[in-house]
Amino acid sequence: MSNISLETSLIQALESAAASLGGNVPVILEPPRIQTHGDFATNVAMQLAKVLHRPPMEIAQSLVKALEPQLKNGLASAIEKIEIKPPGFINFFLSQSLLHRTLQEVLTARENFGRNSMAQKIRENTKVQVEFVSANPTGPLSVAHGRQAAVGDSLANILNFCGYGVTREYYVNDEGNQIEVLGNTLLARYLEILGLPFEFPENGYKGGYMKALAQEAVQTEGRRWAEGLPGRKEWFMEKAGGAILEIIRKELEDFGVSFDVWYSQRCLRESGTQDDAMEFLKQRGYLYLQEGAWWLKSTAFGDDKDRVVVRSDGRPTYIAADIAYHREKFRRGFTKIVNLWGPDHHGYIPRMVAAVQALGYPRDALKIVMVQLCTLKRGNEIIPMSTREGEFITLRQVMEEVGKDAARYFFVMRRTDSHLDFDLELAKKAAPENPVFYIQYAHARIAGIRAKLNVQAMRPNFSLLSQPEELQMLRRLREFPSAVEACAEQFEPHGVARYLLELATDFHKFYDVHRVVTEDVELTRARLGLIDAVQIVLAAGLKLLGVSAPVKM
RNA sequence: GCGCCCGUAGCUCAGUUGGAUAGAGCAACGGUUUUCUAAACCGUUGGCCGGCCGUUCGAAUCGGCCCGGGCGCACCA
Repeated sequence: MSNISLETSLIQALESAAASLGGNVPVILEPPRIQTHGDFATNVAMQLAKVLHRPPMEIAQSLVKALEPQLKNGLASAIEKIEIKPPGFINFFLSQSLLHRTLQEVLTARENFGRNSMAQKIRENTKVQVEFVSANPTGPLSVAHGRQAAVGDSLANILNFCGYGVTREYYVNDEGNQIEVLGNTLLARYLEILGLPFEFPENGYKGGYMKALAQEAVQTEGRRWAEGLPGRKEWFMEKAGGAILEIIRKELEDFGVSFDVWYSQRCLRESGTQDDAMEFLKQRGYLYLQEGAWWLKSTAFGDDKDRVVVRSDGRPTYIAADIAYHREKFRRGFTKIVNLWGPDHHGYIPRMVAAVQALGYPRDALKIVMVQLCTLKRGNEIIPMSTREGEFITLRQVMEEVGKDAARYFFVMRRTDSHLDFDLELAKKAAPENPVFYIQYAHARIAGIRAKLNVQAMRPNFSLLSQPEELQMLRRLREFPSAVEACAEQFEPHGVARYLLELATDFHKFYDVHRVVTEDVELTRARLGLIDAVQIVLAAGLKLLGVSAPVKM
């Protein structure tokens, strides 16, 4: 019996018990804060008190009585005892035998423990697209992009684990002002190296990487572009954009993030889909002409004001491309679209949500996840995000300093929509206050014990596991599927990071008071099975976050 | 001015479809090792959940009004 069906059947049992008393209220079952209050608790009795006009404690008694016959079938072996506590809570305690069965489930399913087969069937036809990073190819990735990359990739992993068909996409902004300035910057640097007169563009990119690229151009092209040959400007735009995109791609790859699709804005426009989309919106009546410009009637869907889509001079605004792009996403078969945006775009959300609805898709088909910025620190010292010269701390620098694993974990360990303090010193530390280290160390410790032995945990007797520390780990293992599921539902990976920290804590505490390998062969086998399961789940969780699970540290 | 996000221990944060005594980690102080990794564990101290009012059996959680911090309000991308 999987834990999800246990909870479901318990809820059903409670609902029918409630109905037999004459009240129809939704039953909520949740883990109480305090362990002495059991593994699940429900407040139905209090809810029913309103309807039935009877004291909640009395109702709770009746409910438990009505539950008894149902507990006989199947649930009986899962529930150890039921307690009623004032002002009317009903607390359920899981039996040890259920926990022991959970352990067996983990060992059978191994890295697939927590993948819900029922949900899998329903969801495999739900194509989800997660679009993230999508940084303009004008320079190396910043720390902010790094967080988006870590969050997006982990989220995609989690959704995939929960049964969705997931596509990772990067929207390449390969045209427009910025690319033009970028090309001109490269040209200027190129001419500079050749010792020719040059004009550094206003708002040009001052980073050292442009000089490196120019050097490269000098090597491959020689003085070919010294004169203003036709196509020079285009060549430099192409060269700069392409080279930087490649830098970004490589950087993400080293960060453990790879995209299924790199979608080019230029291709989108050239294919004519942008014009199609505009035409489509006109037909639907959500585009109107005023003062020479075309406006999207976004106020029809809750936006503050309508938005210009095509300027009076005929040039489309940025949102025109975005509308077309999102329409293409839906036409490509995605039924759920997830976009990760930085906080600088948050004012843009209402109009995009409006645009999706104007296109005829449901409001909740588009989910925009705000990824807040982070502050880099060394201990208490804040590191400035950029210097006057336009240099900023890059993702690559952070990765090189603290390593991929620590960076990936730190970026997702807080709620995505809240500001993150990233302490580089802490991330490097091999000490328990560093959460990545602490979790990986638990994994390595287990691997260490297992490596020393050849004992196969053949048909162990798990009922020997009854110490509080053992039961605690078993309870935690059982929570894994619902912890991941909650993250998928909320589009929020930090729950996995927290879960792993808790599981690691449970293990370290166990390790400190009990020995796995003892003279008692039966107990040794049972405990080996237990730590095997913990290792499996730690590895599975770390994998979701893109963090490695070392066997030795 | 309008809109969005945030305010929980000294610090960094969980907890917010309303539930029981508000939880971790760090920092501070004090302990634990002839035993599978002490790179670990245990204990103590620490709170008017920004404030006030309301909704109700019950509010960190929901609503209103303040205070404080961040951000967004283009025929830019």
